[in-house]
Amino acid sequence: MPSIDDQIRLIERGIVDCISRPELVKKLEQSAATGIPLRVKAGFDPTAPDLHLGHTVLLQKLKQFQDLGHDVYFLIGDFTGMIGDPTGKSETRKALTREDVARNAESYKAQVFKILDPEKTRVVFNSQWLAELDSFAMIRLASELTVARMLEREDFKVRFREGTPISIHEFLYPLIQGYDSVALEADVELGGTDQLFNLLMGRDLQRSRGQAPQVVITLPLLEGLDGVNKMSKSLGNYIGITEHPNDIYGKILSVSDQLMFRYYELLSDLPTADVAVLKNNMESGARHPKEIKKQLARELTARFHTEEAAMQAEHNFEKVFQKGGLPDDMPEKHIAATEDIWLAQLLVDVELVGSTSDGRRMIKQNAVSLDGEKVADINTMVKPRGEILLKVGKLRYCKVCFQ
RNA sequence: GGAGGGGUUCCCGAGUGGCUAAAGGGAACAGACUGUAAAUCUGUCGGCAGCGCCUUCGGAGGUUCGAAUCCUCCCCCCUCCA
Repeated sequence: MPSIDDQIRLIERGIVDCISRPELVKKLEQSAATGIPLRVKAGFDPTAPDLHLGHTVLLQKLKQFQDLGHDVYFLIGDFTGMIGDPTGKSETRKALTREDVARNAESYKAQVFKILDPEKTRVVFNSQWLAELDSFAMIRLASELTVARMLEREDFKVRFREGTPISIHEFLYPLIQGYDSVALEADVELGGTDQLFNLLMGRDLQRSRGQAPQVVITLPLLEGLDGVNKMSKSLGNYIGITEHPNDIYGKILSVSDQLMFRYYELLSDLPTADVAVLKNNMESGARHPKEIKKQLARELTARFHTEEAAMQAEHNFEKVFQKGGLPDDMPEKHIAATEDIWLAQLLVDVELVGSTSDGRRMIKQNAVSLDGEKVADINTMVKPRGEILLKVGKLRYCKVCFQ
């Protein structure tokens, strides 16, 4: 077991807030002395468990706690999911059935255990205790804080000022999340920086119920592929951890040089000092940025797949984009046809474009190639025979098999 | 309960009877340049076998040769007063 100092150093790497450090030290010391692991909590949304790299920033941190011998409570907010986290957007979620929740939980486990240690992870659902909270208890909980306090939260403040709607039930979200910490008697809670308010709520409620307040640790939100917005599925700027190696690898290579180092900082296992060396090498021109990016792409692709898969992805990448060839494994589409097909229509049929108008546009823009030959004529007809190769732009391609 | 403001194409946002598939910006996509980087330039950006036709401006009706624009009712959001 590393010294308390070393533990702190590990825990503090890459984080934004730690509230508070002295409390964390004390808890770590206590745990070391008693042999009782800390209870580390992090909450997750019960909907669409499609984890992407953004989530892994948090998961990696949880893993570090596990490696230090502590217990992680992976909380699935099946109850809070019905409320809908007001952070950021104001969309109400549709209620999930028990079956949905169970299915999503399984899917979570399958993905999360690519990073976390299943032995040291306890998957819990907050409906376990929240469903038993009756109306009186809920109202009493609500009486523990004021509207003014709620409006301290940045996004509520902004929405209130700008006149964007805020539903009453959204106020309950932080309360309930805080109550989760009470129910779990959490020692530490982790979350994104946007969760700070919610996380602190747990401390307030724990204190008012005679528990030692949890230590709150926030982690930065990872920027998505656009380098600006936070990585999210709805913005389409994400890299999913279950994606094909080629896609993970390719997406990382398409990231800007600036963003690359952000990813190094937050995602890579490379020691901070080594990352600094890479950065120096790039700035001095000693190494080409693309080579450094490839190294990152290999590391992350291998993390969610295997070393071999990462190498294969790199090979494909080089073949396709650096040599202008085609990957070894191309997506195939089977099309049943007996008569000649208008190319624009065929592009729609194999889902390379959204409409024939779009297809027509692409042809006009010299973006479409058929068996490697650029197509110039909008009215090109394709004979349904054997297999042909279609490509739209640089990224969209597929093998069409006629039957 | 009273008074007022507002809902436009992916997003923001012009447009108050025909010249409007709807300015401008952003995003996105394609092409050039490259390192599938950034920046830049160019083009595209509702649908349709396309120089024309169809559908779109919260919803439903109506006026008109013609409506995103005018009228009626309805739905939703916001602000102020109580």
